[in-house]
Amino acid sequence: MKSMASTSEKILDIAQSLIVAGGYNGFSYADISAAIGIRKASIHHHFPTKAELVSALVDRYRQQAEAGLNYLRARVASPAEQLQSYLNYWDTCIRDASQPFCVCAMLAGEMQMLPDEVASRVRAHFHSLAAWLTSVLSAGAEQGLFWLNKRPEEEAHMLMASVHGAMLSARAFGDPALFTTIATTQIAKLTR
Amino acid sequence: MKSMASTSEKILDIAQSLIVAGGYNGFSYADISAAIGIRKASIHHHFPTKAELVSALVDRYRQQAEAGLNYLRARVASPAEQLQSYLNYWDTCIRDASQPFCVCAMLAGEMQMLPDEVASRVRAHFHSLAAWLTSVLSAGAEQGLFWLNKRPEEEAHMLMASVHGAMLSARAFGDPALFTTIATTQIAKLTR
DNA sequence: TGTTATCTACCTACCAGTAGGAAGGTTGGG
DNA sequence: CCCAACCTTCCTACTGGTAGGTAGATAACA
Repeated sequence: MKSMASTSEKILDIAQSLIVAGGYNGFSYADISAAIGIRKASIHHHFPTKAELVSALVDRYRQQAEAGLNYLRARVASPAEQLQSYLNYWDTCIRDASQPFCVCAMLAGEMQMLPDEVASRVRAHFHSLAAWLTSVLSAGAEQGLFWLNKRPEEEAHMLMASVHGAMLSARAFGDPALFTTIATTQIAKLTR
Repeated sequence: MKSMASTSEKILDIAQSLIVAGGYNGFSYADISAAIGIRKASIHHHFPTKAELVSALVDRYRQQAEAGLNYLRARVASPAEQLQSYLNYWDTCIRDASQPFCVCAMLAGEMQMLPDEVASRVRAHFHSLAAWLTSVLSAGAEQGLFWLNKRPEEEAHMLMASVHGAMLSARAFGDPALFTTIATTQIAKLTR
């Protein structure tokens, strides 16, 4: 029994896919309304304002991401495999077009005009992702799995930039394979 | 005597800065109207539709970029310095906030909902930037200035992703220094 | 009986785009 | 040289449609 999602979760699902496609200004309550067969006013019942809707959406996304990443760090043997799993996750998302972009990366591009409550949440996700990557890289370096040229924090920022930039390139060129190439090369450079 | 720009160029200037801030759906003719003190209808006289306006804007941007990059390739001594100049350009733009993002990178994120005429132009810019980086990297490799682990095209794509991702990170974290760090580290890895 | 979820109906503000005209300069013919 | 046709630019005024958001009734459910 899948698809037993509550209405508010269905709203967030649709909104997230719409944001991934077109950003904060790229969707409307009417779009969500049409997509899940509910009136606009009913969406306002669940999320009174657009800023609240997107804030809730980013909160949920961030919580899912943190849970997933912490699961990897706790349950997957080596830092190398943890990193590989993270990159594989996005590679799959991009290849099957299920979620071809990180919703926070999308929103980060629009930072300057986001409501403050949304912008601060997006920033928080970037911080927690950077922290996770830093911890994985430094653990891997201690175990002799990664060779870092710079401090782990800096390498984490480089890696994060590569991943988000690779998403952008895959989209710009219309070629998911571009993400794969960049991701695997990134791993190769760390494990050389 | 600066500021002798024609009205249509003023329109494109404002539109570009608005797109850099908020994307394709993040600005309106009314915004431009307010910014340069002209009526909305007058903007429609110069650019009948929004798609035409943004197409013209991307054409102009692409032409300027290509001219600048080809100038570097022709007039700057070494490929290492050419690459450095390219990165310095963006570093300056981001630090002084004059143009803290590539307009085509911004639009690339919204590819899926851009008018076709705009999307194809954005894609074209990505292709020409990739080609320039490829030629610079392979020239540098031939001269023994760069050490490439992969084919020049792949290294160019990696570099491009890093640059765009670094722009995004600088914006997300609200810290221009992040771009600087990533850019200089990127250079260091190539010249090691 | 509340409470929650949804509905119809509506509001105001804004969107991209159009119609038609006024001002000013440019061009060409007598 | 003058006048008239023309062109470009900008204007006021408007259109149909959509944006986010609200009020209040109804239905389902606890």
